[in-house]
Amino acid sequence: MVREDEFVALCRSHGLAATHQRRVIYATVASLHGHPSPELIYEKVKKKIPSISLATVYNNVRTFLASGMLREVSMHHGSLRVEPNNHEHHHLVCVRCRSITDLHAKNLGLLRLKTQPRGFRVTRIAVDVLGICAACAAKEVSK
Amino acid sequence: MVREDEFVALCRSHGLAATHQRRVIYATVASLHGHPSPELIYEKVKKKIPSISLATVYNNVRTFLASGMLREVSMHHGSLRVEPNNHEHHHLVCVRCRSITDLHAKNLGLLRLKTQPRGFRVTRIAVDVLGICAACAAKEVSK
DNA sequence: TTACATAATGATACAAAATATCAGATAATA
DNA sequence: TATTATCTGATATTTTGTATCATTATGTAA
Ligand SMILES: [Mn+2]
Ligand SMILES: [Mn+2]
Ligand SMILES: [Zn+2]
Ligand SMILES: [Zn+2]
Repeated sequence: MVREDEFVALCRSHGLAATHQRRVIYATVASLHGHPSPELIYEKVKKKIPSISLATVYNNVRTFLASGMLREVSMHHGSLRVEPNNHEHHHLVCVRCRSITDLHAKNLGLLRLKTQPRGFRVTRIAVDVLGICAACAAKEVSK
Repeated sequence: MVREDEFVALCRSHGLAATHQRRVIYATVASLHGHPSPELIYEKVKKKIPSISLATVYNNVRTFLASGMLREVSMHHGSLRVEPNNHEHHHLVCVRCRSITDLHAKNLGLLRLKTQPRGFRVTRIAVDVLGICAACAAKEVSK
């Protein structure tokens, strides 16, 4: 479990109030293996705080993501997107607006695995170049 | 627009019936730039077939994805997933069950862009090694 | 430490995205 | 053409996520 004073300092440094719910949510995420969904986190947190609301878990997961205290696995859109481009390519993904634009494969050096992962048959390697797109950068300057 | 006989042959080779709706949906996707959502495809297709149902668009987009006639942009789960692992790492992503497991960054050769994309401030490069996980491979053999 | 302003929580309503169901229509095959 | 399997479209339902708002807790400064 995350120490109380450490958690307070961490929240302070991110401009967040250090609430009991936040401490338990944060500690729960840190204790989990894999890549949990808010619903799974909610199930785990409920064992410590039975009265907690799913909305509070969502609110705080999003607050942690926005503040940088937690990261998200994928920066893609949440909903299904179809790929009409059949050429071999990768993507530029904006971490602010989640816009996705194509990037020719030749813009990246040769990709290869040093060791083959055991029990996993590799079919393709997809690269996301993450960052801030021009539109979002412009908005940032004008603020 | 995709030629009628070509489309029929394409469907035939994927074991699908060549319906009018499918032809229009497929041609619409091919005509679009970017990475459209089923809802956007639906809006475009409705101009050609006003009576079409959103469910039909969803059904056929998923049929195309399952058959390999179309690809999906991201093989990640549709819903939000949190990353508890703060170390620099990449992911093995199963294209069947969408399970995501961590892959140490050192298993990949140095990643770098040959040319910086104009107007895009790169912050990080995320790699998904796509393929079939052991569990899904086992299911495939037993079939 | 107390008082107060600000921010967070939890209950619930709402919305978006996706899937299930099924009667009737259409396509593949013979 | 007739038969069968598949597909379509209308609609209901589920899943995932967001908005609202009264109540409660936190941070700060007197
Ligand atoms: Mn693309
Ligand atoms: Mn990970
Ligand atoms: Zn952007
Ligand atoms: Zn799998």
